[in-house]
Amino acid sequence: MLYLKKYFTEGLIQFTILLSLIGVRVDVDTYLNSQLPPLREIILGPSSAYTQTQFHNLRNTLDGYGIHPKSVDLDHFFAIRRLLNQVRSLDHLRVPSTELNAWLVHRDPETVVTAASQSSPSIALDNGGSLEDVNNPEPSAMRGAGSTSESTYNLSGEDSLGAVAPEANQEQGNRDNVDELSKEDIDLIDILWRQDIDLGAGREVFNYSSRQKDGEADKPNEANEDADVREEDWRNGINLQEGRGIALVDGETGESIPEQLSSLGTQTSMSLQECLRLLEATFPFGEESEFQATEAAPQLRGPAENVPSTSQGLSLPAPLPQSNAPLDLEQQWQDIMAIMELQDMDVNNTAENTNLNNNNLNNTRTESNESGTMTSFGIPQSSLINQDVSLHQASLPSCSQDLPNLFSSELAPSAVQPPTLLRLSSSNSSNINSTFGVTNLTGLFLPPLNSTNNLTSSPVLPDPFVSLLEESMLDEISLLDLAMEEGFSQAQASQLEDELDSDSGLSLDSGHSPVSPSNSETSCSSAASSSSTSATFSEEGAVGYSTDSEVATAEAEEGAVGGYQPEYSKLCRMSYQDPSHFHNLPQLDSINHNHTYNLPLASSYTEQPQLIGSCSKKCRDKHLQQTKIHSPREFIDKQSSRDERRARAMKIPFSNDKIVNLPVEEFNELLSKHHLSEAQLSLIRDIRRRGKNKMAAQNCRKRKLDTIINLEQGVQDLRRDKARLLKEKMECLRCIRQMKQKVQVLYQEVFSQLRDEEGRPYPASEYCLQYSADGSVLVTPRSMTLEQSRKPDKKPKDKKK
DNA sequence: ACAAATTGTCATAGC
DNA sequence: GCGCTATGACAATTT
Repeated sequence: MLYLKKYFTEGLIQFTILLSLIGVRVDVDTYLNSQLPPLREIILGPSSAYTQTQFHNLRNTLDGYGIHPKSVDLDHFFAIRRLLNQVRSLDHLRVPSTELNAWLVHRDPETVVTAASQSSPSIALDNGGSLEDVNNPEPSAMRGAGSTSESTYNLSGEDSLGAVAPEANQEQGNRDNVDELSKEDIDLIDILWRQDIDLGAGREVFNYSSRQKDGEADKPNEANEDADVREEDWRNGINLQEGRGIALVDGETGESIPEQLSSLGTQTSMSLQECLRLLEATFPFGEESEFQATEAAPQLRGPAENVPSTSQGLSLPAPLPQSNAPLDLEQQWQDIMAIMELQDMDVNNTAENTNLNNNNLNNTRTESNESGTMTSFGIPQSSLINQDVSLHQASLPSCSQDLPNLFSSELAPSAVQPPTLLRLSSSNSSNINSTFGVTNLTGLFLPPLNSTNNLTSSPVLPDPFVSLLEESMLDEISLLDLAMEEGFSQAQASQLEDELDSDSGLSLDSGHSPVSPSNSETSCSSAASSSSTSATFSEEGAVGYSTDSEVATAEAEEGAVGGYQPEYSKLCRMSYQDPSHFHNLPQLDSINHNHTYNLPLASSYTEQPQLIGSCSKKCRDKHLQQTKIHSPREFIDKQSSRDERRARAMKIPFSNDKIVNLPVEEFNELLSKHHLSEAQLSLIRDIRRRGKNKMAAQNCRKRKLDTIINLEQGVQDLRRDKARLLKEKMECLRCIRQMKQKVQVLYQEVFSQLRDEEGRPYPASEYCLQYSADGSVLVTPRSMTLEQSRKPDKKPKDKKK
């Protein structure tokens, strides 16, 4: 099981990295949940607190749009392709970045105006159409949308495929009657429908609607828990005819890949297709025949007959049989890596192809060059890729360097991954992808999503929003990055990602919060800030630490003082190694606690160290609690300290942090500025007293601990000294003993050689040798020894040796 | 459920 | 006298 898990996880990682290279927002969570429940269980475990939906909500809040959590993001890739094809169809027209950006905006059902105003007309209309499709299943509404979409199609050079777009839309509305149509009609409809999807109608929306329509069979499941729902979605995606509910393959395959094939030939979709095939081999879907993409595939396949489309890669029998998949995993990964390297080569060579279209590794260069000239739509791919690259450059390249270090030896395929190919896609996503260990899928794909949103939406949005997005994403990434830089192990990194995930999970609430996405500007900004993984930058409201936009807003409105702990708790572990990394997290200014007894006392009032200690236990606990907490308020309350709750209850207009940490002058000034009741003043002073005493107690305990530690160290030192001295003493005694033995030997030798005047030896019983102070040795009668000791000079016989 | 550890708070002393 | 810190003792909370 673990073996499988490892491979699956790695597979997802690799695949995500691969897709990130081509700018595709990959939502593996969705795959796991909606399409591969067994795999999800394999990877995450049956009881895993999998909060992937929070992911989506993070993303949703980031761009401020209510994307369905079960959205399959893979279609973005194909939407990108379609848009690129549109660009090509414009001949020499360079697509402004805003157009590509608007492509993502289309997902917001309620921001049509914004999208229309900020993007090219075609896209805007496209957006509107998609929105209509999504929200209004009625054919009339969809017809208008479809017509607009069709104009876009015409631009994109998909006329042959999309000429019947309105009908397709209509059919989409009446999908249930599709069985009555001929096979050809079905194919056409299917194609057009997929185009609609790419034009903006998120597949998840169709999933949802299909569930609403066709959910009779699935209704019981919908009432069940989340996992069941996801599993149902998966079933829908697989089984529903015409792929309305198909979450993974249908939409993108039917449309984009065939386009690529028709336009670019075999080179275009190969790498992606191969990757998908590999993915399929890794994650056998097992229900290939039910993928609707097979219906449209023959028609769309075109010249690249031998090169199946992406959908086919998934739907058709894979080159690697499913049964053999586990056995060939290594080879598959090698293939994937080869493909990725090919992409990298392409980028390095001509910087022209984001489509990852090389089937033959040996032909990489030539094909890429050809792709530069093979502009079926009249525009060199280099320009297209430039567009794409420029989009990706909207993200931050800050963490690119860390990538190589982040791969463990376990991830051999990724370890060989050249850094440059990561640059092709957004540096953020790639980096984050790379940073992920094998353990956490949720964390794995959050940053790519996030970054993708940022990439696509930021140019369209006003600057404040852009900055917010970038800031939030930056923070998240930087946190991960920092954690990596700090030498986090992979497990720690994954844990960190979990934390980030959980943060995104917090934003889940915001996603469902009353904050309407309709007022896109404000709500977007707030949502963006809130969804920034760990940072809710509402510092100005003296709150600054709520985990969710709604909460932040509410807190700010109340002037409440907030529960900083949720955020801190996520960050604490991350920051533990180096609190200085949090300089860019303004909300941390409100951190009050300092349980980091090992830190200098002087830093007690600085923001960073204070979040370090307090989170250790709480964070984990609260992280676990998140799933149980239903409302942001409840969450905040649970996270808040008593004083914070009291302050909120009393509507204290500033944070506990300020109350506690402000200097007396500023504190009094603050009090004077507000008209506070006596109860409020009393509470504030109590809060200040308790807060200061709390820190004092912490410092005291720290000192106490330090004292104990120092004493223990002293005791150890003394014991060490004692042992050393004892050893030296023993050594000396041993030396003395040896010297005595030597002296004794010499004595015997000398004494035995002594002779009196008559040549006779001295009897040892009567004479002995005696050493004088000047070094001379005397032969002394033993009877005189005592006397000689008193009068050593009287010895008659003197013999020197 | 319980014990141990941790953390918060109060009272008090001292600077 | 005020503000602050230090610290013992106890309570609350967490592990």
